[in-house]
Amino acid sequence: MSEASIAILKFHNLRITDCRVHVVKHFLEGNGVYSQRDLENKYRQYDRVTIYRTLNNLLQAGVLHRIPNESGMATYGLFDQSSTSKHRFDNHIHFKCNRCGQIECLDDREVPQVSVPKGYSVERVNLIIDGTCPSCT
Amino acid sequence: MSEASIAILKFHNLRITDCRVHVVKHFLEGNGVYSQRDLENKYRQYDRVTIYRTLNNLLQAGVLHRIPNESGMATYGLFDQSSTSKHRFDNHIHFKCNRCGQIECLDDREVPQVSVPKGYSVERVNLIIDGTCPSCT
DNA sequence: ATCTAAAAGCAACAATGTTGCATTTATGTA
DNA sequence: TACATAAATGCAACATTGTTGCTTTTAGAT
Repeated sequence: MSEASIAILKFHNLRITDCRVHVVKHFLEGNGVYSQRDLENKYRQYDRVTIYRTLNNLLQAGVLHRIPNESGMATYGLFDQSSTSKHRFDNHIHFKCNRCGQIECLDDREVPQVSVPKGYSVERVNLIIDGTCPSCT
Repeated sequence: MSEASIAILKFHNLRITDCRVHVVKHFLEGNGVYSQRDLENKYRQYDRVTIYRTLNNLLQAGVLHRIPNESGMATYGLFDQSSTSKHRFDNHIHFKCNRCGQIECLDDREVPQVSVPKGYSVERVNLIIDGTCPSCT
């Protein structure tokens, strides 16, 4: 799994450091969405600023994207690395379970066509679905 | 405009206080979406904790809803007061202009039907559209 | 006009976001 | 392999936001 992390980092011309490998690995291993806090708790060996900057770097490099959420805490998810579609950068569907709080990327789903009022142009569409996930049903 | 604010507060069995009237009025007058900071800046006569609690109260009463966003700062919008549909509580479309940063509620738009994988149940759908608004085109 | 529960204001603290700077480290090159 | 250097880390520090407790003030019922 470290192999994959390293490959991703190299692909994006990012230096291979412990923190980055761990963070990318964490996203690769779970299909989920994580906040800075999640990573701080998991990897206490790194300073929170380092994790903060690591997330920002990965964000800027296009490895991660930020998930819109209501809680007022930034959360991050991995871009679907397998997809080569241009649209992988544009459209996202996230599912948030109201019981366990877990957020998942539903990357295989197509974002439905959306109509907007005249004069508006659409660049990106984010869909956040609330409900109950299979494990909590 | 204060009339409308007061009517809304009464309808929700909330006491009529200066701060609440001002905050609701602010949301009524703009079609937009505001953060706590926006309101603090506008209404410096109120303590930020008062505004914080006012927003929470309005949220709980169902006057406002929180808008999912990527920035990591809670933002609020007014529920469409005219709609009586059950779905007004469930589905939202927001448009964020990448140039001016303004967020608008597109309450008149229907949220498209979304399909989720087997085992997931949908309670609410939030759609966040990024792009360019008419004034910035 | 009075009473009381609710709201506001204030202080305080936790969590998060963010920057500067000194130290350490990854990586290209000799 | 060793070296040089730009980049990343760790630490301190500070700003902003989220949150709670407590005292004072006030809206609204009587």
